[in-house]
Amino acid sequence: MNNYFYITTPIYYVNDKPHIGHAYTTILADVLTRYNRNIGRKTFFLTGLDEHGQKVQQAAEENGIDPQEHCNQMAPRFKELWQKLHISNDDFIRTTEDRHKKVVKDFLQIVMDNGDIYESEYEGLYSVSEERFITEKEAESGEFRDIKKLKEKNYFFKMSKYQDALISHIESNPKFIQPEHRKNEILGFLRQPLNDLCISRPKSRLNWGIELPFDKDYVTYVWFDALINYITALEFNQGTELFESWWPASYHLIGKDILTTHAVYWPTMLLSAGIKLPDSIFAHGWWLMGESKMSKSLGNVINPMDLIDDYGVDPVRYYLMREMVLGQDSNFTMGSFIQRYNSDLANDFGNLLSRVTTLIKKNYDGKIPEPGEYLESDLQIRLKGESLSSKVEMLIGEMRLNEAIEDIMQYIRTVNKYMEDNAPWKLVKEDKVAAGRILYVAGEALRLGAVLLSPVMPHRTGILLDALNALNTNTSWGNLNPNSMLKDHEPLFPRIK
RNA sequence: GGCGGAGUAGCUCAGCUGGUUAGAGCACCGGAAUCAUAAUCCGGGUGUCGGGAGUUCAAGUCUCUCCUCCGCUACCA
Repeated sequence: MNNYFYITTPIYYVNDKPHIGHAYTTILADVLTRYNRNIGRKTFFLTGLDEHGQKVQQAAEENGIDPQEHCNQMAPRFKELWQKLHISNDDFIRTTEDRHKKVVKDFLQIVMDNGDIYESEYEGLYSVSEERFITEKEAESGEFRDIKKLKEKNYFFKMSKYQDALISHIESNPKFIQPEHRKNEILGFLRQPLNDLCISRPKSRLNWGIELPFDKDYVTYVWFDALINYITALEFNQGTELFESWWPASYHLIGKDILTTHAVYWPTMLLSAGIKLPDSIFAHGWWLMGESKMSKSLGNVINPMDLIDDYGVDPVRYYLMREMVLGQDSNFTMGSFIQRYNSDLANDFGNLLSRVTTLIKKNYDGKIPEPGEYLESDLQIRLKGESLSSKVEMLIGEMRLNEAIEDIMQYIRTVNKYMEDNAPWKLVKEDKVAAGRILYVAGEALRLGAVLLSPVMPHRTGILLDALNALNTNTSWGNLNPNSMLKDHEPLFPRIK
């Protein structure tokens, strides 16, 4: 296995306010990063902001401020949200930073030098009000005003030249576009001849962008600029080692709405520049808000961000990761959130911690008892715990996070049953050594479960591990230290009434 | 229109190359227990596996067809 794990989220467009979609992708990246870090890989996690383009320029004009000032006002909103969600990104890139402009210009020059950029006149229908070219169909729709025919010189990237190379790469690398149905979509799309990509905008029309290195009158098309962020952060072509170490990316996580730009534009750009393609582009689905549409009059509007204030970050992270089958859409409902929280987190997981620690405090002066010699039932718990770790690793490698989480919870349920079967609260009256062994095994199993869940819920599992005096991410059996003192803790996940 | 998904218990989903009485979690009903956040444990499913037809000793699993939903894509005269 490659020991370097480089993962990215899309860079989010500064005109959107941060919403559940942004939060979901970023939490997913964070969970994968933390998991890979836990199992000993070197990780680099990049997120950031896309700050160029027409909509930013317009929004700034409406507010009567400079576009850069507009971006500077928006950026903290995202950064603060990531802090609030306990996102452990290694870098936060903004496309208006000098480091990015430098790499974009280098990249454009390389592609130009390879002969893959040419000038051409484009003639088409242009909507002055919308400030963009529109198709004939759009013109007929009547939704656009001030339409005129416009002829404009622009620069084009020879995307079509790489069509065949891209198709064969997709076909020979099954994991390149995931999930599989997205791969099929792209292959279907590539059955048509690919057009070349217009990668410039004349400054007369739009000047909020990165100037082309070979023509001062033009700026770079925003997507061409934005995609390059993934290598900017690695200091591509800047004479450092960073790029060599981390590229190609393990995952570009994206929403399904930006699949074409990532699975077609970006790879052909890389092919032209002679750069390796990323290992995997993974498109996830969307969160839908309930079976019925949200409606203010029905009063069923939920802002998932508010849940964080009410119930904490970790339960929200848990819910999002547990509930979505990666690649499919999911429904977000308050009912399913509460159900999930109470049954998994409060009843099974949090309550198990309370059972174990209370018994140890009452009967062993708060000191973790000695495990002694295992009997069959104890050994079963140990063996299941050991196979759990490898199973979770396999499932996460296949991006089946919901199943990995379910398997961990299944294990927690098994431990609850083990407690019931062995009833240490009774046993302690007859055989204090045997009861101590049961509590050690249950505590150790709980510790193991918490370590495996820590990428999803870093904060609460930290409290648990600290209470058990075992703050580390070791998944091998026996890391609970006999005779060490338990620390007091509040109920880990108080039931929602 | 073309291509590709999907339709399995009330809900969310597993079911690999066809093979014992079709599974899990949650919800629901009954019981046990009382260490614990009234949490836990045990028991309980009469599900037309979207409809129909076919192949086979045997189909949720393969073939055909129809219905419904979704995604991508193309639009004729």
